[in-house]
Amino acid sequence: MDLDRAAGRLRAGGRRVTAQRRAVLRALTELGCAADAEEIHGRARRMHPRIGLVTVYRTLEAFTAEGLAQSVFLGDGRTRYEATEQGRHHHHLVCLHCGRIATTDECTVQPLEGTILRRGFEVTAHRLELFGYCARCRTRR
Amino acid sequence: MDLDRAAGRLRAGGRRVTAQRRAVLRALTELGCAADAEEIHGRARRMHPRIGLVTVYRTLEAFTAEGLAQSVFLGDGRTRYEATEQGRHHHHLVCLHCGRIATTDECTVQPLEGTILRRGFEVTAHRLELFGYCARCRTRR
DNA sequence: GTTCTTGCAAACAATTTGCAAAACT
DNA sequence: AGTTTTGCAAATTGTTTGCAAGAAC
Repeated sequence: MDLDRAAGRLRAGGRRVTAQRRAVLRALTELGCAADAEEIHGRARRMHPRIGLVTVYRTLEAFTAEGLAQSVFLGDGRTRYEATEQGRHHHHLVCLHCGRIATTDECTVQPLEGTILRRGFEVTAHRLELFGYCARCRTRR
Repeated sequence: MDLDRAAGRLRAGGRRVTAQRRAVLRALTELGCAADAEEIHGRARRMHPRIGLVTVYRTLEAFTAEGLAQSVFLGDGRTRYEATEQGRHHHHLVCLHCGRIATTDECTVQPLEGTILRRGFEVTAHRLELFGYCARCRTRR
């Protein structure tokens, strides 16, 4: 997500572009996928040391509302976030042993959305998470 | 989930069968899908008025560990639970307007699990949630 | 100048933990 | 009898809110 596009989206939503928001945006892209608020806060602080955790939460809320970020739930009791990649879309593979998170670009959900639409429900988004054991953990036990 | 099978599973895991656990199990099956701890507590209290919310939490943890229940995350900040139906498997359709939750038995994820396995990751479970607008909310606005 | 945003402290909500009493096997 | 489970109160954790000062437009 480049800064100009993000700034434009924020302004279009009547929101302002601040140093803190730039820091959170950069933190999000640097952290890659499924980072939690604490991690984002830590990373954003490198660029803007005085940023508070509360601001990170509020910024993530604004980003989500403007489509710049999206949330992910992996069942560990915290909300995770990642920058929205325009046109792209990925899912998470969570290793139940080491906790590492991998991703996959493949998605076989679309045909399902079709059959659901035929029942009257219009799908606008979906979330898919896969759980299991990564190559490393699978061989070492 | 019938009581005998559940009781067997609990005992097999070195756990005991108590009136509270029976109440939670029944609450889970009566509530259907994606009920939160508070709802389960309320329903379980009909059968066992003295049961505490804490016991519900601990019971849900035990049930999840023994495969009798499973958790669902719909992004509203609370963990939801449902009884595991042996051999069956369903996904959730969440209406973004009215919040109602529907389900679908169809699942197109399996082929994806195959290609992921070829990369070394062994998938043992997955979660899929679909978001959008239900028939009712779609027509009325 | 006006309105949105930030930071801090405090409030909240969901969930977890410590411990003695009660219940299952 | 021995070990697990329960209920209560209190503690934790992740997240949100109130408000005055600061920054963007």
